[in-house]
Amino acid sequence: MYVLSPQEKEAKKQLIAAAASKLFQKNDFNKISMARIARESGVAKGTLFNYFKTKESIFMYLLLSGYQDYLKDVLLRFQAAENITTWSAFSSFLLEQNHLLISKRPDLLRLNALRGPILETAADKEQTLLGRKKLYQVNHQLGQAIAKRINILDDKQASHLFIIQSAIISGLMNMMNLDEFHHDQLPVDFKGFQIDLEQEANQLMLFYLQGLAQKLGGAK
Amino acid sequence: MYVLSPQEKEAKKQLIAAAASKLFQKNDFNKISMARIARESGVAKGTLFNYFKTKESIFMYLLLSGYQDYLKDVLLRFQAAENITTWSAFSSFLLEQNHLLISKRPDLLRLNALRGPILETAADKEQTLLGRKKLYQVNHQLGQAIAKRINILDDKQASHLFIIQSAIISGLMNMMNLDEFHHDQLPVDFKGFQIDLEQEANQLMLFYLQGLAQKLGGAK
Amino acid sequence: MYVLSPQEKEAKKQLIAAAASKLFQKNDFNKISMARIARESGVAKGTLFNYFKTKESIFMYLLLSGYQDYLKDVLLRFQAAENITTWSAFSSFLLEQNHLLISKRPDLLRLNALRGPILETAADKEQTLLGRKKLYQVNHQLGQAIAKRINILDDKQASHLFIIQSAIISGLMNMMNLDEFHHDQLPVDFKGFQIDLEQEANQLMLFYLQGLAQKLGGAK
Amino acid sequence: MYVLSPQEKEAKKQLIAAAASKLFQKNDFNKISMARIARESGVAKGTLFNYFKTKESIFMYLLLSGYQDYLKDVLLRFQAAENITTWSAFSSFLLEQNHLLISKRPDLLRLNALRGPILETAADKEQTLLGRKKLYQVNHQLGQAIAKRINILDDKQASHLFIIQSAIISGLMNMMNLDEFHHDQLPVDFKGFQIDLEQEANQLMLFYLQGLAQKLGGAK
DNA sequence: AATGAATGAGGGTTCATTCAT
DNA sequence: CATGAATGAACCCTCATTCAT
Repeated sequence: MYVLSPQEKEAKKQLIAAAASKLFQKNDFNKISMARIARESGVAKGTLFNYFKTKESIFMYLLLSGYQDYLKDVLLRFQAAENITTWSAFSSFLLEQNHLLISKRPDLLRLNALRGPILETAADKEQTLLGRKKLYQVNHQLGQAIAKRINILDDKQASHLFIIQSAIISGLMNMMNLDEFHHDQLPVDFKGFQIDLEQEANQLMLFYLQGLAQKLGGAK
Repeated sequence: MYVLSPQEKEAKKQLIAAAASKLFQKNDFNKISMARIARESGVAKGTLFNYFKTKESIFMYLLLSGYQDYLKDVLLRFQAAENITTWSAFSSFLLEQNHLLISKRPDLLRLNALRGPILETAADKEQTLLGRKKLYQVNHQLGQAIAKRINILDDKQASHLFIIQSAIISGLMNMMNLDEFHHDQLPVDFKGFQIDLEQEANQLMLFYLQGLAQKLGGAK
Repeated sequence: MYVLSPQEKEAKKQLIAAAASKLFQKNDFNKISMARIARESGVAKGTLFNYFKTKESIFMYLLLSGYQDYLKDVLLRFQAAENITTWSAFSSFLLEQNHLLISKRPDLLRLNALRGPILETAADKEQTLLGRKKLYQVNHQLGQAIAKRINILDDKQASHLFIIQSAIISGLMNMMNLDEFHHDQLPVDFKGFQIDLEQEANQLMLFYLQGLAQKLGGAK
Repeated sequence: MYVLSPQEKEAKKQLIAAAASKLFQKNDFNKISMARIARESGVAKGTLFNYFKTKESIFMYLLLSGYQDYLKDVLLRFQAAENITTWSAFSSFLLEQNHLLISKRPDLLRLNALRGPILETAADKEQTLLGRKKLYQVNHQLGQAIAKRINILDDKQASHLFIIQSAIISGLMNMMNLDEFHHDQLPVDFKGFQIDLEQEANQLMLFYLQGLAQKLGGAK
């Protein structure tokens, strides 16, 4: 135990990341201190830095590995749903993924918004690039699986759909809650600013898919 | 000078905001200190706090007033283009606005991503609500002007388009530059992550407009 | 008082420096924390950084301003001792300064040893250069005053004597206390390592002055 | 290999010391971490502490064993130069040693300055005393060898010369590079602060030897 | 004897904010 | 109303050292 195997090391990394993730469910990035992550994960503060170079690295890791997990899940679900072969069935499938992403992984979407302006300024470059590479691979793999069944799409186009999906949802999140202020509901007005995230995301995605189908040449 | 007129006060507020805005062109939020804003605007640090309650308030102000300016400009341009009466012409008009927003006001989109997770946690609530109210009004006014000419849309729907526009662009920005790392171009791979922001935004907007038109019942 | 005059600012800088100096009498550099300097000087920790960029800057300032003070004192004493005109009288004068430097300003000699390896790695460059310039000037001024009365020396040579003086004493200090260990007297042996600093410094200085006089051509 | 012979242990100690020494050629004490020494020497961090109680102990060891080596070399060179019997020849010999010390072992002089203020505060007392005792012996041995040939000196006086030598050079080093700042050459001025270490050391040593000779009664 | 993961005190430093003038 | 000196909590992070294996 005093010379940890790579698996054990990975497990501890996950442990720390999980603690950070848990805290991120209910707190803003700035409110989460390394001390608190240490406490939450049950390790010493210094230990954190044996596994992640900076605070930002932890959250970047959360983002990238979280997205990998999400895409892997999508792939599994796609492979399980063998009957999805038509564009229309595929569209429905994608909208279901919208639902899952929004309801199960809102943290990814919040991290997404922080990536450029906050995380990337201090995250470990090497780790980030490795994470992106893996993410890229999973994304590509998913694209291939889809392209194999949905004729109208090639693998690149299929992969790209998930970039667009994230953009749509993450962008709508950026525009949300203009009828609130830091979790306080505002008294009146601002109804025009209200957004039902999922419904809006579905509509936008649907229109996008329709437009794309038409552009790509054909089918319904 | 010991009792400033409202105009003078407003002018100084703008002065400070302008300095912050200028710094934000080239720096991340976290890298901009109040001291630097004071230096840039030529006032003392303490003076900043006579005009803005917190640092976040400055940037929230930048976001809200910037969006107002943008929407007012859109309104002016729409009013100037009297020939826009068809859905198709209107669609083109909106895509032009995409271009302008992306090329002239990228700061607004970056601020957008910070709004929820960073700015709102510490911004002046009163000022923010006032700003939003004004923004709401401009947005509504714009919607009305559009609805008057574009039959298919009512004013709410027209106003809403600009929420969607920002969501689209801001969301795509969140997904951008995955082929870079903090302004450094990455050597290889990651091409699948590349996004041409404007082209992508235009396509997404276009598909959305097409879908919307179809849904709303009619034309082109 | 809320806009401090340069004199007042300088006074506060001195206040902080004095606190650091006092702590340095009895503690090693590494054992003196900024928190302690703050406590000792009665200001907040943050205030320290309004006056000195880094911890090392404080001690560099101590060294440079301390040496200035020392050289100014030497100058005053030299000017007061109008009867010093011969080389022999001047030699005695210099040996007296040895005594004063060793007994009154051992801190300068300890700081001297830290300058290169510790202080210079993190001291404020601008402040350091300014301090050196002033020191240079005082040193030069002293050299001029001496050269005017002691024919055998020109001003450069006279100035240089004080560099040599410091080198001698500071070097001997480096070799001292080999019969102790961190302030504990060692039981036996090591007598050959014993150094009576002042006596040794005087002897070395004296031999140097004799040699120099001979070399410069004459007297004694 | 689970019970190391004294030779093996000594070898590993040397290995570690050599790594530290190598790092010290190019880095300041504070910049050298135990982790780096471990990496450089190819052993684990924990192993370092099997051979040295503290970081400071390593560098203290470097200093003391380095000086021993130096003095042993001096002794060898003196024994090899059988023709050195006159004071004048001996003076020349000592100046040659100046050159060698300065050019080959600047690390010893830098460590010298750190000894009191940094190393001694945390070095292993036992090891340090042992090292000093050995050093003392070598120093004494050297003194004896010299005294045997140079009539004017007794062994104590001869030994003492090397203390003075180190004091001179180490003190001059403390005063050096005032025309630089942390390895950056300064633009102008400060020429009066320039020191040619070797030339200055030779002069000071020479004058000292002359003075000593005169004092001891005669020759030259 | 060797390892290297874990420790955690302590470090220096930053910076938004306050408030006496 | 403007100033900028003072604040001090909070920050992230380093690193020598320990010790279970």
